[in-house]
Amino acid sequence: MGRFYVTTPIYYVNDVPHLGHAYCTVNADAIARWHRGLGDETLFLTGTDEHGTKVAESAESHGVTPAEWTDRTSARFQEAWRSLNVSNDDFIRTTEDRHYATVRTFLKRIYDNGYIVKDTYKGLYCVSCEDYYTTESLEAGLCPVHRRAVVEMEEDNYFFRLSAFEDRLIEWYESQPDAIRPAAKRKEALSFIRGGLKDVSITRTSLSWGVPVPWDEEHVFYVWYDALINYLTAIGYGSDDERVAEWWPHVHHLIGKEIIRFHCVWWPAMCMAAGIDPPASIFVHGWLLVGGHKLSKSMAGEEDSPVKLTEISPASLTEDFGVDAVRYHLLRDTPLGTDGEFSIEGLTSRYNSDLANNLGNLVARVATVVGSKCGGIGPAPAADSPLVAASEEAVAGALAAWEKFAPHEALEATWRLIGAANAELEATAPWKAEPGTVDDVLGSALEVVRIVALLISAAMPATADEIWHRIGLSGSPADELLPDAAQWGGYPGGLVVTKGDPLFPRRK
RNA sequence: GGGGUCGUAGCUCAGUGGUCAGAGCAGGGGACUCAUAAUCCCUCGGUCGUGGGUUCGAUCCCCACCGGCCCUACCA
Repeated sequence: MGRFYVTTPIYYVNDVPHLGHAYCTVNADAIARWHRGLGDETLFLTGTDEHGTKVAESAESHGVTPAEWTDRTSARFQEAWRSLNVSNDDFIRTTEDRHYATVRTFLKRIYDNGYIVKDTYKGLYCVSCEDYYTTESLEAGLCPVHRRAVVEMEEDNYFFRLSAFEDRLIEWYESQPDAIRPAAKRKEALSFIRGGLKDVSITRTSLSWGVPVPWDEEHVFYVWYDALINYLTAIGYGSDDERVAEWWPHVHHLIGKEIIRFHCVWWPAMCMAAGIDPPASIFVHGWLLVGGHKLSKSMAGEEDSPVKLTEISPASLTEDFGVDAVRYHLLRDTPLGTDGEFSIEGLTSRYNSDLANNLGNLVARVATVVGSKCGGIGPAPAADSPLVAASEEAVAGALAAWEKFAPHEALEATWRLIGAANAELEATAPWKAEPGTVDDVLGSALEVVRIVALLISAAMPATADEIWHRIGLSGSPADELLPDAAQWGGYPGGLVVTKGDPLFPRRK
């Protein structure tokens, strides 16, 4: 038992919550729940990123203040996570006072340490965009958005001396080979560092929607520069050193592959510059992709247009399939670290085979036979059941898999146990036997069901609770301590087993 | 242009320098009937992107090429 601090990126409020956000958040949630089950003191953080030009513009175009706008848009994320049964302990918004305080303290320390300097930023500026462009991003020498000429401009900005950390970052990468996973992503970030680092401008004078620079109130920090610091805000950096000392060594950032540079290069350097350790662990996940015309028409909008992942709302899926089915699919289908293909057909197929046919049907058939052969009272398991080995393998497999951020493997291991239980029922056919001769096999089947409930609780909390109650247990599998509770023999017997409606009715 | 990554059975994906390259789903056959027409057993199915090279031997190592995707510094 220890501590476990897991974070998602804070999502930019100008997006609507989509399936890509849900993928990351549900994975973080399941991992957090698993660690709570292990007895770890767990802190699970998510939130919204609310500064920057785009937010200020959106607010203006809707005729509201940025504060009103972000209140509205941030709420959509909080609702989305509630509806997916996400158990975050905290929800941080970068517009909160606590975040302003931490950002100013943290960056002031970097400034005092000499790693933030004032310099002139020169670049090609589009007056309409109020933004700079690199030569490469221009189209025919014109601003790609407004198709107008850009002008040479210069602005006094504060720069973070990222270049000063090249060697220290490489040293850190070499001394902490597991800090960034998977290895391929670590390699990518390391190559970037080895390619040479330039200083980065971290302040703006062209807008006011940001955190004011404490030593020069004319400037606000560039949005990424305040966003990353949220991970420290949430544990009280600047106001509660003891809390930071407790949690920071146990942080695990779960991020998407498109923001590697900020998290794996800038962020560790910022930490070093402020005099704290870089984050202990960063896990980079891939993307969910949608390959063309695979989604059902009702979701596609236009009849023949390809659907983007960002157009799929988690709410539409949970209404259709149920919360736990969507959670299961997100966790089971695409391993963290690689890209995966998402489709309604895939979700439906997995729902039917894994949830309806295997898990749901197992629970149903066991309950029925206990009803007919044991008067509805579940017997205790046999100590020498052939299912003991399968059960131990599943528990060991799940433990190892969650530990390495591989929810899909944990669920695979669990489903092998479900398969073994179904096969054992075929082999012993207790429905044909005389009452009184089948207590061992049915008790063992119930024990498998109990252990499965424990193992899926992090992924499908509501389903796990329901199964738990159907086999007569009280409380919740989430309150049991793993892995001890999943040891063979925990089902006491003598409990009322109820059948109930199908957990996952088959779909067409 | 540079960096990274992926390209393996119909589909989604594992995998290893060396016996016949694996899983789940889908397909085919059989068994069973407790169960959500579920389950269980058996089975069909692959020139491991293309072309070279290293090696006694490569799907796995190296090079080139083709195709997909991410990043390329101030964009969330």
